[in-house]
Amino acid sequence: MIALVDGNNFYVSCERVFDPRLEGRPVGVLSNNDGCVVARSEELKALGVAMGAPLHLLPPDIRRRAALLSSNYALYGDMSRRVNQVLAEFSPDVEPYSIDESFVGFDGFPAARLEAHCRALRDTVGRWTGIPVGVGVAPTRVLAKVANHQAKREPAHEGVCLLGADDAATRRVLERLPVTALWGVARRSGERLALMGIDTAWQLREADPRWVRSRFSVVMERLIWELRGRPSITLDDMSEPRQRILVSRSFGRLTGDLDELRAAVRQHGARAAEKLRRQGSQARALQVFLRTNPFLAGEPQYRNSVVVALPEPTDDSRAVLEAASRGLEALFLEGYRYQKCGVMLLDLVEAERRQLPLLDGPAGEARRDRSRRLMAALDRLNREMGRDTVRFGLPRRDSAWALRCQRRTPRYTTRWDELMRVKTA
DNA sequence: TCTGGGGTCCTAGGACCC
DNA sequence: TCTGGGGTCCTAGGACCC
Repeated sequence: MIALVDGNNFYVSCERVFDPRLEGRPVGVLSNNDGCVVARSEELKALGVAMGAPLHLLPPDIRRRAALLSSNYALYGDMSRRVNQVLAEFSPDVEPYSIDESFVGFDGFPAARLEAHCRALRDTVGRWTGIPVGVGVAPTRVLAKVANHQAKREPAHEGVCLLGADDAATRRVLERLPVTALWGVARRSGERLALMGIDTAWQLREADPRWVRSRFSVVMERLIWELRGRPSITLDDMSEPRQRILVSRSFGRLTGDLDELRAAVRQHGARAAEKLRRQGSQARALQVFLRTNPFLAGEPQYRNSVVVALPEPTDDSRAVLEAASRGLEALFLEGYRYQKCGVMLLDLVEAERRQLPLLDGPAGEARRDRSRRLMAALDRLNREMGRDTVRFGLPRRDSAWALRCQRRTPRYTTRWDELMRVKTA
């Protein structure tokens, strides 16, 4: 059996741990740039605020009544680690899946004691971290997701729900579950399934796997096996290095200025290179993209991207920045007001295993050695002295790409200075 | 004035090879 | 006179997730 444990309204719950005045109030956490609502307390959901609702379209009375906070990822990441530490006390097999959910394996655990064990897990997470969680347990990941959904929806479960593959209870749940509520079925597939008369999770479970595969893909076929209780989805190992690294941001205000765009692209490239070195990889290519704001119907629209090959696999910020700048020059067109740009590192290889250029003698090796030492020193300074202690080129104040986040709470768990400020305020 | 950011997997189709 | 078939690799784009 496998459990899915996830935090209820996770970001909101994290904020509430450190500011109990938020209890019982409608609370929302906003995306970057204070753009959209990405987490909602139950009270905010009750007011009809949808997931992803743009802040500027919320009715004024809701904006007045609700606490709407900028996201504080340093805090949420730290709380996520704490939750996983508690989970590890209950099973050696914990797979973090996202910042707010983890799969916990209970293979070989006595079935009779599983429910009590999961209730103890839930209580302990609540007591030790302050985060309320829901626990869904089933033979497969897809069913565990369904069980988790039930655990939260039906108060009678008190946060823990077990589903067997062939229980009558499981059938009743699946018959009432819209197929688009399943993990992996969203609007597009939902529309196509509806045309074939498949509206509920149970109908999908009863469909012919081969037929579904021919109409959709192997992904949908696996879903059927999972619903029937045969594990068919393996998670990508979260400890494996990423295959791509993307850094992108919307601008705080639109800009058509190439210098500003260059500054943003260089900032993103530098951040991406840091991530690259942290996971011990090197990139062989990168992609730069640029776009206007698609929501502004009256504005001329432009979006484009370009892939730039790197001369040799590298994790050197200077090489990444140089290539990213060239990519931007190739993309940039005058006369548009741009809203977002980004840099994606592609074709990643492990630093130790990378293939060196042919005909590259001792000079090349010496150059790479200097690069390694320089980057290591750079990362160490920024780690120990604070982010952006050392950076490439001059920062510009009030540049277009500076993020808006005017509603951020203190980074309670990772910044002593901000914590002290709260205490003395 | 104001609509996030960072990932994964799969498939189709073209290029290329023998 | 005759114009195949099968394989691999790569890329772009779709769909989905949190």
